Amino acid sequence: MSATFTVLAEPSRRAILSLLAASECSVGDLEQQLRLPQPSVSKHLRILREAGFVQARVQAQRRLYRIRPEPFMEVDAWLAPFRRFWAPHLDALERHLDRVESQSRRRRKQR
Amino acid sequence: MSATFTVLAEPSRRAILSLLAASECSVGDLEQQLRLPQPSVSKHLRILREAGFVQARVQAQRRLYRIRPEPFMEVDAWLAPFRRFWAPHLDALERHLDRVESQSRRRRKQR
DNA sequence: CATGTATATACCTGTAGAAGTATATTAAGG
DNA sequence: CCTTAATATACTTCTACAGGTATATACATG
Repeated sequence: MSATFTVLAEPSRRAILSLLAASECSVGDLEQQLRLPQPSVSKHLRILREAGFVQARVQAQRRLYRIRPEPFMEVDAWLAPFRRFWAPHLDALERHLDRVESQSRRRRKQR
Repeated sequence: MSATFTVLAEPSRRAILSLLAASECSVGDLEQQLRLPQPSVSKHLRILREAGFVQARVQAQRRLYRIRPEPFMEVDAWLAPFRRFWAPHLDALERHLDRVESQSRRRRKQR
């Protein structure tokens, strides 16, 4: 878990993940789009790979990188206990909508 | 966003947040429960406070700390674009279970 | 097999930040 | 007021890690 957050603390790495969320990319693609030196991209990818965020497949001299879901799921699960600090607001909204909804349904029946 | 993740990368800070998720605590409470030196707790609380994760109210010599939702919501929002990488899997799992379910129902009918 | 292309790694340097210790601040209570 | 309790801050040291530069590895193609 510490490793997961440490990895995400780096802006270039989050940028890489953002691009990969849109589509599979080679190192060169990322290098171009992010305007980062190639060794930097490779080093970040290594860290992302070792933390399970991405996975590479080899295609000739290229390595095509793509997202792996596990660490994201971990973060999502970690957030769970804290959701009650803002979800209640949403719940209230949902209850409100349900109420409005069921009222309009009742009104329809009465017609 | 970088600050947010940097703050969460520290295990003691996540431990503090965990305790605060359960209930409002004083510095001393946290010190006891986590077995950390008091200056360490205070320093982590400062960092958490400055990043908006917690908020203190003064009660005599005590400071009672509690969770603030904003940075957690930020993390939750950041996760959004990546949810499609595992939500589909859950969907697939559900479809699978549905299929198994309806198959066993069909088999029961055939008997 | 020589050359170019794509990616990875090694090494060095600078810096942010965590732990530990000592000390300052603020309020309570006799 | 003086003392104790609760918390914050200052200062030092150590370490992890990011950036930069140079170099190695691996594959493709003439």
